[in-house]
Amino acid sequence: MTLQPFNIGGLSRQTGVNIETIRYYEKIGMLPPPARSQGGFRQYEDHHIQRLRFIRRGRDLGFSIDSIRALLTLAERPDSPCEGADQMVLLHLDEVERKIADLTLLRDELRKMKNCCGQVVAQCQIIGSLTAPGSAQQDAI
Amino acid sequence: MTLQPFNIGGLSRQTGVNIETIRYYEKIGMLPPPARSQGGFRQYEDHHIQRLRFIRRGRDLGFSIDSIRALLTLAERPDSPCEGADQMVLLHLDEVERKIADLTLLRDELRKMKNCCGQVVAQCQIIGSLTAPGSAQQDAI
DNA sequence: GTTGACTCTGTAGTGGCTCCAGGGGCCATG
DNA sequence: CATGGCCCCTGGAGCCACTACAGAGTCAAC
Repeated sequence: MTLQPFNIGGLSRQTGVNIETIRYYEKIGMLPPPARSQGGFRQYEDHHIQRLRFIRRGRDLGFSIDSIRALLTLAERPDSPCEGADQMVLLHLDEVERKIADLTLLRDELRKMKNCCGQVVAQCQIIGSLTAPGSAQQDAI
Repeated sequence: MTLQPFNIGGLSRQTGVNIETIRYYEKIGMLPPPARSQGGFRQYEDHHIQRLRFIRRGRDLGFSIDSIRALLTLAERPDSPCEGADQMVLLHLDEVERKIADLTLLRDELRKMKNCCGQVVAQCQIIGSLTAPGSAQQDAI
């Protein structure tokens, strides 16, 4: 527990979030504007750490800023039902699973492409498969 | 084989690439500027289709514009060795594999998060795990 | 009072498009 | 010849989630 308010650098160190990013989050309304020192420095308190960690964790999990905004709104009302959160996780999970499937197909194609002929471009499987998908060895562009 | 030159709309239909995207590719030097009609319309020929399909296929495989630029340069010199292309595919494959690994971890975390308590936010596992990673059921923000 | 680390604001850049406004070209029909 | 409808033109702004600057001010230690 920190008792004294701290500057943006301190918040950055405590959360691992870039200083510029913290200011950006404030600008887009994700972080409430903190009090200021006489000289105009931002003075954060513990609840800012909590909130920023929440945001950070959401980002790490791949949620969009808007989704996190919604989750934060939910989190602020402990008595509201959490179907909304459940929905968002399911939707996001779907998306991630789709992305994995896409990338897996991609990976397989790339694996087929590698082990190039080891010769010149004219016979190159890589260039060939970019020129005409599905078949190797085609004319170059 | 098309014998007559065609407008940008025709190129778009033949390649599935958005008209705006085609103009964008021209602007950034990925597509050579075509001839123009008297009225100023772009007049494309078959080699434009080939090149655009190459670009499109590269993008579908997840290559960056810059990588595709390099691959195009390679493809234009059929006698050059294709190590460069091989290298690029291997690098990209690495990246894709890393991305899959990351997303798989993510997926597992999201799977743990779902099947929410079905109650209110205060007891919600989702909100809890965003608040304090690793453990469920924490105070909200 | 001077140093040096920290912070401030505002703006621009990243990638790879996508969209829009406001205008002009082209062709078929009346 | 005029009209309508579709296509195309340019230039610029907007998207996401930051990140990187420039140029100035603040603060604490020595």
